Amino acid sequence: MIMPFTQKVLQIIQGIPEGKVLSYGRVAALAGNPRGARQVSRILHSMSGKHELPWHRVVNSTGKISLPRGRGYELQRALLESEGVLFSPSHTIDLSICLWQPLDLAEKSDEIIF
DNA sequence: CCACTGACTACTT
DNA sequence: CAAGTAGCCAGTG
Repeated sequence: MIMPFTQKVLQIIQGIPEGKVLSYGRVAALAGNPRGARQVSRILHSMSGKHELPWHRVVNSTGKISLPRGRGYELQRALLESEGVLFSPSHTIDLSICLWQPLDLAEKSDEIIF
């Protein structure tokens, strides 16, 4: 069975939960190609419309939206904010809070941290 | 197969 | 922090 980089990227992006984001580089790394950040962006370009991709949950590594104003920036920001993602005064997302980590608390849940 | 492109990233000025 | 540079690699024609 073939699993092109592209397909894997799509799977990963579809797995991002609400209120969380991933950087292009992160997605690429999870897809098995730490250097494939640019491919991720290209994929989003061609597939975001045909697949139901939460493309808005993908930002660049600095926590900023890569899209230029008037070309999707405002839309992406609006979608993220509607999911509870907070933006800093400088149009950046606080990745230390919103960056999705597949490990997350899933494995630690056997002990309550409270 | 080759050349070009891109919603990137890390590093250096 | 902004701007420039180099590396990166899959899709497209």
